[in-house]
Amino acid sequence: MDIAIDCFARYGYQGASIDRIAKAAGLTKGAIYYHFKDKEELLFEAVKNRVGQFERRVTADLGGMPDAVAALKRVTDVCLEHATKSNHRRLIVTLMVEALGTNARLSAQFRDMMRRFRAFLSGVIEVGQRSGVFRADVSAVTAAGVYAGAVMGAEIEYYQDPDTIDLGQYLRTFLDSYLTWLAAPVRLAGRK
Amino acid sequence: MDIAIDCFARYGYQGASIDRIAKAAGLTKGAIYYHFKDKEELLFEAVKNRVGQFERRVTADLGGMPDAVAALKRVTDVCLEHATKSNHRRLIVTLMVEALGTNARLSAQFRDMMRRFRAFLSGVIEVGQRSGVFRADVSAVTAAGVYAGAVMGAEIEYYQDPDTIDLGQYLRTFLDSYLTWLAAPVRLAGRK
Amino acid sequence: MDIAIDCFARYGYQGASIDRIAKAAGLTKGAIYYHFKDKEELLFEAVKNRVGQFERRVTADLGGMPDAVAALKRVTDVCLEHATKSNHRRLIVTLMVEALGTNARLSAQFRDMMRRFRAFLSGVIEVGQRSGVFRADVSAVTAAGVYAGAVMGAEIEYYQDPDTIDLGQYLRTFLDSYLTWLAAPVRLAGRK
Amino acid sequence: MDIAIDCFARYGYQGASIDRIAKAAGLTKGAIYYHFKDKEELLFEAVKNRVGQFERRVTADLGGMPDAVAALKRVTDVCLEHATKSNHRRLIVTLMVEALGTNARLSAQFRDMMRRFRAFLSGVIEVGQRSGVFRADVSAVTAAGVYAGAVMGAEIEYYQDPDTIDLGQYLRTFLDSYLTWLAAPVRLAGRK
DNA sequence: CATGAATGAGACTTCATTCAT
DNA sequence: CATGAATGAAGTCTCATTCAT
Repeated sequence: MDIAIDCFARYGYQGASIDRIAKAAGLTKGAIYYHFKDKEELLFEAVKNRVGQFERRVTADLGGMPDAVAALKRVTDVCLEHATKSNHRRLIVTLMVEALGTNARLSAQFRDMMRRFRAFLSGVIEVGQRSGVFRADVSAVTAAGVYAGAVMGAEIEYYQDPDTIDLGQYLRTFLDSYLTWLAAPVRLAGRK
Repeated sequence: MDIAIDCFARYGYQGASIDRIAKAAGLTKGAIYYHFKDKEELLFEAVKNRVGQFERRVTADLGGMPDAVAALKRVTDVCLEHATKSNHRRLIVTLMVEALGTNARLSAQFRDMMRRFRAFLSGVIEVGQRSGVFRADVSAVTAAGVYAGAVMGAEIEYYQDPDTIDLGQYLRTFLDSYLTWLAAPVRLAGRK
Repeated sequence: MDIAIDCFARYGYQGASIDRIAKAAGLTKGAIYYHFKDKEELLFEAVKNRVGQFERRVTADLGGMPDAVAALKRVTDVCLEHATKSNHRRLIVTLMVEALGTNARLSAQFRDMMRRFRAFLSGVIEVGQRSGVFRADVSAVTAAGVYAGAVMGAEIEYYQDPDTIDLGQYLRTFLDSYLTWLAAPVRLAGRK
Repeated sequence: MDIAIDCFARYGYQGASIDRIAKAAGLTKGAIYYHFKDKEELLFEAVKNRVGQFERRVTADLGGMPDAVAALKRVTDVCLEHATKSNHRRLIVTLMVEALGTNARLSAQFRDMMRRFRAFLSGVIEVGQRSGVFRADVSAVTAAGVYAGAVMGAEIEYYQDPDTIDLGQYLRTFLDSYLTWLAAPVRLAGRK
C-alpha cells in the first residue's frame, strides 16, 4: 500500500499503472486485484490513508490548544514535514489537481477534504478572534481559504523546483505575513 | 487550437485524447496530425500560447509603472481574470501539476515560467523597497515566491470548488494581507 | 521520377511513403497524385523504367554479338555497373524480394522480367554451345538460372556489406568459375 | 512463435501485422504483447531462432568432416532442405533484403550472420586447399562469398517462381560448376 | 493468496488518398 | 499543375481487468 501511494504520488493516477505498482511492490497484478476491486478502489484507499493521517496529525496535537497562533504554526509545521519528509502532501496535491476534470468522485472527496481543512482552520481563527488575539474584522472563512491556498501553492512551487525553493522559508515567511496581518490592531498588543 | 487548449485545461494532458480534441474541434485525428507532429507538440504549442499571453498581459500594462502597490494589484487582477473569465490560468496550473512526475520536458518549461514569474514579481517588490513603500527587511525573492504560490493555491481551491469559493475575495484578501505585511513600518514599531 | 526510384531503391515499397518521395522531390503529395493514379502506378512506372533500361542495356550492345563468352562478360559488366554506379539493380532486387509475399501483381512483373533475363542468357549459352565454345552436355536453361541467381546473390551481399565485399571481384570470380565449367572439354575429358 | 515466423517469412516484417500474426495464432494482439515487448523483439526472436537452427544444422554434422567436397555438398543440401521443406531460409533471405534500407539493427545482425557463413565456408575451402583437393590459386574468402551468393540468389529465384524453377537442380548444377572450377588442376591445364 | 496468461478497449500515430481552391 | 487541408483505415502499443490454475 505504501508503495502504491508512492507511485500515485510520483506519477499521478493515470501515470501509475497497476503493473508499475505491482512490480514496485514485488507482486503481480493479479495479487493486487485480489485485495482491491479496482484501480479506483486502490486509489481511494491510498487517498483515504494519507488524508486521514494528515488530518489526524493536524488535529491531534491540537486537542484543545487554546493558542490560535501556536495552532497555525503547528499546522504549518505539519504541512512542511508532510511535504518534505514524506509524500503525504504531494500525493494529495497531485491527485487533487489531476482529479479536477477527470474523476468526479475523487474530486468530490478532495473537495470535502479541503472543506474540512478550511473549516478546521476557520475554527482556529475564530478562536483567535474571540480571544482577542486576531483582528475581528476579517472573515475567518476567507482567511482560512487564503491560508490553505497559500500553503498548497508554496508546496507546488517546491515540488516543481526543489533545488531553487526552500519550502520552509516560504512557509515561515507566509505565516509571518499572515499573522502580521491577522494580529489584533493597535492599542497595546505587540505580537510575539 | 483554442479548442485543444480548452480540452487540456479541462481534462489535463493524459485525459485529453487526440480523438476527443479532434471531435470537439469537428475534425478527425488525421487533421490534427497534419498540423502538429505530436500530441506533445500540440500541448507545447498550447502552453506556449497561454503562457505567452499571460506573461504579455502581466508585463504589458506595467511598462514603467512606478507604483509597486498598484503593480501587484494589477497582477492579481490579471490572474483573477485569467482564472475565471478565460482558461489561461487553469491550463497552466493543471498541466503544471500533472507534468510534475510525468513529463520532464514540459515540467522544465513550467519551471522556467514560474522562475520568470517570480523574478518579475521580485523586481516589482524591489522597486517598492527602493522607493520606501515596502519594508526592506524581507527577501524580495522569497516574498515573490510566497505571492506566486498563494495566488496559484487560491486558484486551485477555486477550480475545485467554484460554488463555494469566491476567488476574487480570496485574492483581495490575500493581497490585503500581503500588502499590510509588506508595508513599510510607519516609524517606530520594529518587528522581530 | 528519378527521385521516386531512389526512394524505392533505398527504403523499399512500404518504406517509401508518398510524403517522403514528394518531399525529396520538392513537391507535395497532391502533385504526385496528379501524375500517377496511385502509389502502385508510381512504383510500376519506376520499375518499368529501370527494368527497361537494364534490359536495353544488356541486349543493346549485344546485337549480333557472336561470341558467347564476350556476351556473358558484357552482361556481368552491366550488372556490376548497374549495381554500383547506379541504383538500377538495387531497385530491382530489393523490390523483387519485397514483392514476394505482398504484391502479387508486382511479383508477376518481376517474375516475367527474370524469365526474360534467363531466356536471354539461355539464348546466349545456346549460341556458345552451337558454336562449340561451350560444352553441350548441360541444360542451357538451368545454367542461365544459375548465372542469374549467382549475380543477384552477390549483389545482395554487396548491398548488405559494401565495406567488406568487392562486388567486382565476386562477379569476376564467379564468371571465371562459370566459364571454366562451361568451357568445351578440350577433347578427351568427359565429366560426369 | 512458429506461426509468427511463418508470417514474417511469408509477408516480410512490414507486411506481417501484429494483428495478422495474432489472428493466425488464434490469439489477440494483447497476448503477443504480453510475451514480447515489441514487434521488433518478436522479429529478433524469430530471426535468432531460425538463424540459430540453420547455423547449428550446417555446422553440426560437419564436426570434423575432413572432406571439403563432401562438406560443401552437405551445406548445399541443408540449404535446399531449409529453403523447400521449411521456411528457415525464406525467412532469412526475405527479411535480410527488407532490412537493407529500413532497419539498421536487424541489418547488422544479418550482416554478421552472412559474415559467419562466409567465414565458415572459407574455412571449409581452405581445408580443401591444404589437403590438395582444391586449387590453391584462388582466394578462399572470395570463393566463399561467391558460393553464399549463388545459393541465396538461386533461392530467391525459386521463391519467386517455384513452378518454373527446380531449386534442387539449380543448386546441384551450381555445385557441380563450382567444384569443377575449384578442383585441383590435374597437372597440366592452368586457366588464367 | 498468488501467478501467468489472456482479453479488449482505447490510445497515439502513419499514410494512401481525395478534393476544393 | 500544384497546394494545403482533411479523411479514414490500419498499425503499434498500453493498460485495466479477468480467470484458470
